[in-house]
Amino acid sequence: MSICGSSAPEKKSARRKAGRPLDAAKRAAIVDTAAHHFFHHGYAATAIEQVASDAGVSKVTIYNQFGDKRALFAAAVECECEKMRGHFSMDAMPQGTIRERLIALGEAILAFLLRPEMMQFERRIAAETVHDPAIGAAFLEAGPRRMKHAFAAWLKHLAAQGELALDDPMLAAEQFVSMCKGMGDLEHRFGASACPAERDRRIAGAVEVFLAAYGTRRSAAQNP
Amino acid sequence: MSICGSSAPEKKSARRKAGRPLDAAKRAAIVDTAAHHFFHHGYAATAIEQVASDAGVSKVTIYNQFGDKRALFAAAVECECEKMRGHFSMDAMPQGTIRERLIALGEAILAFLLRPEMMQFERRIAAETVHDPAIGAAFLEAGPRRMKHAFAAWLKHLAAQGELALDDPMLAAEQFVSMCKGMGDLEHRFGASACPAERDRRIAGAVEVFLAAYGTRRSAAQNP
DNA sequence: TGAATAGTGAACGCAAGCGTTTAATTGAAC
DNA sequence: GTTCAATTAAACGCTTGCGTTCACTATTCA
Repeated sequence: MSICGSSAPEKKSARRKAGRPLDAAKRAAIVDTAAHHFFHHGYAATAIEQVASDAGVSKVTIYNQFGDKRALFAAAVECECEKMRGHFSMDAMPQGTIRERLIALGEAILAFLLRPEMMQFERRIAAETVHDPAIGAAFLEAGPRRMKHAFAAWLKHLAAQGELALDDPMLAAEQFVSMCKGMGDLEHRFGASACPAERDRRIAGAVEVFLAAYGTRRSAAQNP
Repeated sequence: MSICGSSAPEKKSARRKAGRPLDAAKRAAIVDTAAHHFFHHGYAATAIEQVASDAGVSKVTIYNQFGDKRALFAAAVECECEKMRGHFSMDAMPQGTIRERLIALGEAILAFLLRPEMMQFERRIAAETVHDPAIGAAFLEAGPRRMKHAFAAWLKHLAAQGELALDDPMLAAEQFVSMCKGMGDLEHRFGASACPAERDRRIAGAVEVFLAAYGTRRSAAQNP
């Protein structure tokens, strides 16, 4: 269980409230447990008393800290998004030919996206987006769009170095990720079990098609 | 409101049960209304009494015909899948250059997949798949896999005619559809409003990349 | 030490909603 | 017309679960 809900950054030396302070550890435990329940059983099917019990906390404490159920859900979403933000980085790009680098990237992206927790999270957020569009919007900003920008920047960099030939890095980024996901994304979402072999075939296929469209003489020269 | 739930095909002259028969029209109304509620508000948030009221039917009738809530949900899913099956066909393929045909196909596929009812349906099925994997599996069979096979067969046909050069029609089909969807799929699912211009850009881009990878001299000759 | 605030456990009020029962009515088949 | 099953409205029992209250304890600051 990780530590979340650090949304109170020590209140820069403002006059400290008298009396016993809120217990941050408890808050973290609550958010963590709530996230687990919400994303595994759904919003309506999650009982606050169960969350309280599992978090080793009194139900009243939850109401003290969060107010009501929706606010607790919002906090859980916020926390999960924060985790997501830190979890994927394009910094440590592997070396090698373009082909090798694209394959490694495809694998990293899929490994990140297809984690069971991520699938659960996406399912639930999508379901709750109907009731509260802000939730879906927040998720889009925190996750997919951020990733897409980072990936597009990387592609643009490669293009500047003459390793790729593309006009629209954002579109190309979408295309590559979409092809890597292929229908595996859908199958995962609807419960079909993951098949590593097929995953690899999709990645390899995506790289080939991508390079056929956006490769240069230089990258073709790196062909095995 | 359409007519669904025709799962009682007149019981081929077996001895008719005595007494008043089940009312098929009511059954259809129930399934229709239930589908609407389930896919708009979610399983847990749907009240049977509300469904009964909206369908102009007594709650007891629902329990008579379906037994319990889960069975009603299953019937709604089944009905919706049936509608889906009949809704999309690859028969009426447009004529023209490959480029034109692919664009038309991409537009048709997206128009079908991005309908609000379809998005809702997918969201809910995904959410309920966690509780009951059979639901997700049934949906996959009834919808996406069927579509993929039909599309792959069409691609194979084109390849046989020398209009495309591809080894793996199934993979190519996935790639094309995935690129057409791009991130628009995700954005839709999480509430971002649809942007027709971006949709068209994605389709055009998908066609270009697809043809760069799988086009032949002949299809290149059709270039504008 | 005392004031102020947080946390606990138990109980309560209340509403929603599933599934059942009952008594009465409707409608199809024989 | 008789018979049998479907339908109905209304009520009931029961469970779940949200949000609150209360009396009490624990922790921190002044």
